[in-house]
Amino acid sequence: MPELVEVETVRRALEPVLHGARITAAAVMHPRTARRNERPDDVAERLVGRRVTAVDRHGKFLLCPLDEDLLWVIHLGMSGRVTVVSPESPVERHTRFRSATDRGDEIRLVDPRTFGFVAVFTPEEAKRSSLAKLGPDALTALPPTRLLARTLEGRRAPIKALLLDQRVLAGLGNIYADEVLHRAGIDPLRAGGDLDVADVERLRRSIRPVLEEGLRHGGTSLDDLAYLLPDGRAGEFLTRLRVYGREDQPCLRCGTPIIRRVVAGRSTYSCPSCQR
DNA sequence: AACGATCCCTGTTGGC
DNA sequence: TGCCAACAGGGATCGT
Repeated sequence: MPELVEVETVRRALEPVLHGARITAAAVMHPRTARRNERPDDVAERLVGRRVTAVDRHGKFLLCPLDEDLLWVIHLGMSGRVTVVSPESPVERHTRFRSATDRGDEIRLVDPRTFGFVAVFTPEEAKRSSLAKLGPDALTALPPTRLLARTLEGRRAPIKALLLDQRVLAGLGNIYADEVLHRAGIDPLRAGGDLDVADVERLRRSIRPVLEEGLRHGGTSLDDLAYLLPDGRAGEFLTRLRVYGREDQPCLRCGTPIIRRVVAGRSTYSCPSCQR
């Protein structure tokens, strides 16, 4: 599934393709994909003729600043995939968006479940959008322990739910939240406000290594339907997961069977012995 | 304000 | 074998 690691992998692949390129054509192929723009027609109209000045990321959002002070936003949702192909390349099933550059590349969003979207915002629109509510990026702007502890203070929601809340920290999704909590030795169901400073410190120190290990392996491809690298390869992190999807299998640290529970409406995997 | 539940989507899976 | 309900989940929205 596309979480921070997968989006960052896509960003790194897109940067040399898009940075400095001019968009020569754009088309939204499915109305739902443009739903985040107040005027859906703006997406294609605003893109054509613009130059991409940077390829950035905040949490799970891919952010491409354009000239004319516009911001091109791509979110992969849960089944979105960005492909870089030649314009003659056959259009894959579930292609929701296409754009061409003056360098002869075509950038497409293939997204069967249409949870992803493409938007082009003015600065004012960006400020009104959910982008403005995102917390600090979990990889590039991880807050110091005391600040993170302050954020969690008094919160009664399970720490797993808080890690999934993009306003608390931007980028973690269901897979990496479970992996981080296992590495930190924290029970996903504990209330955020119950964590003491030592817990928060372990939590904070677990985030970067888990994300960086994911990045080294090209992210997590659960199956060939969902996330793939832009060149079509599958990410290899699936085989390195310690808890996610491993119900009843032995904990790789202590051998206790991994359990599955539902937290915040999401499958949550943990070791009942290592995580307290 | 915080929190849990529900909904949006469609390909895949598992039970009968 | 075939059918269909259940499941997966990021984020918006709604009710409490």
